[in-house]
Amino acid sequence: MSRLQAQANRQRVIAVAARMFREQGTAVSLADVMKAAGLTHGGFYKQFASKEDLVDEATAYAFNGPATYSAETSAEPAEEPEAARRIMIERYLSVWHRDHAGQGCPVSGFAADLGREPGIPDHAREIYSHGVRNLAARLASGGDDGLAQLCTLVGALALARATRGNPLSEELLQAARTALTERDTGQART
Amino acid sequence: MSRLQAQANRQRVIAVAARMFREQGTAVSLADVMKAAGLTHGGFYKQFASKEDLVDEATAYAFNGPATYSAETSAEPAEEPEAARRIMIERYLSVWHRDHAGQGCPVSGFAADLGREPGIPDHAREIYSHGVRNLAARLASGGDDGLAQLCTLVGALALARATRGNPLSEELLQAARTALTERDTGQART
DNA sequence: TGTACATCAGTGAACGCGCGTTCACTGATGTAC
DNA sequence: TGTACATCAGTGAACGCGCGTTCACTGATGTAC
Repeated sequence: MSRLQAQANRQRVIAVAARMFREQGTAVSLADVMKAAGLTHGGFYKQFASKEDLVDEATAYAFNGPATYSAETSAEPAEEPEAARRIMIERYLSVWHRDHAGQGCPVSGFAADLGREPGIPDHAREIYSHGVRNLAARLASGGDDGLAQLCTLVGALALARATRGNPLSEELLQAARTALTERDTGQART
Repeated sequence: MSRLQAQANRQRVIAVAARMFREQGTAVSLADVMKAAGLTHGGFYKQFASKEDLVDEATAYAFNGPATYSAETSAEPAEEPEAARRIMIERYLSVWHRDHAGQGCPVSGFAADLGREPGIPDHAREIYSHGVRNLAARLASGGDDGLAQLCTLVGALALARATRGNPLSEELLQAARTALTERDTGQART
């Protein structure tokens, strides 16, 4: 229990929360988060002021921390932007991404909780809006249609997750993939 | 408290639940639902077997009951399908719809809860999938791109709701509107 | 039509449980001399 | 370098509260005669 170890524990709690909040929503109990981090829930308040505080930290971590979804996807610099965009879309609309919300895009992971008012601190809302703008900017292919493309990605993932187990789920991912990739091979650029 | 009055009360509880579940999620308490319906929460189990039962009934009501979002929107028959589709998109992406989830599209209203596993009966999941297919079919303009268009609508509404209060919210609605209406004036039909 | 009884929707209080939060306690870490 | 003390991250039990659910009771409705 050295100072360094304590700080590492704190970081682990945040990382675990960032995963569980995306998977199950911010309504997961502190006891569950602490247990998943290998601690007892009593010690929570030695590291955080409140649950809202953790939601704040976990949101920031999911958007800006290490091993962020964005960072991972933008490994390649803007050398072949069209190919990079294609890869990004394929990853976003993959079955893996549908089934691993905890390690997935925080724009999709936190959308549900932020859509309902209570319990989400303002700071988290700002981080979220910045995240939306960043992701849209990285999708924009020339024009400023990044926001609309992001809507399609987020909607497809939300619907695919909501219909998991039904063939419709995969159809939704495929339909969005087709729409977003045909869009600039056949049409926008001719 | 006649038999007819009791049945009317039951219907009112379902209607209120269908609204509150879309607004705040299925995690709203039975006490809150019953209070909003003008009853005490003790009597709930004279009408329903469990909360899951109510979720089931409320989902069915939101999708197939009277004053359904779909029904309202498809008031006009398929006489001028292109104009009808346009109106549908405008309504879907309106600020009013963003701010009135309780009276809005159940595909968007229940997506968040169905995306997270627990507490949602299988029957509700089936109703949901049918609702997605129906709405997509009504959007499809000639080809079978209805699913992709629905993804854009649902994603735009989810993101607009999650960023409410930020100018980005309106930008998202506008971007999706542009993408979905330019789509078949300038491109698909040439 | 009028009386006597059974039904049952709704009331209000209670139940066990899990939640976020608090607290007395612990023992290893880090500091003072 | 060695001892004595203060710090503080983590433990485990407890708190008040709201949840879904249960239950004894009520009184108007509907039925039987």
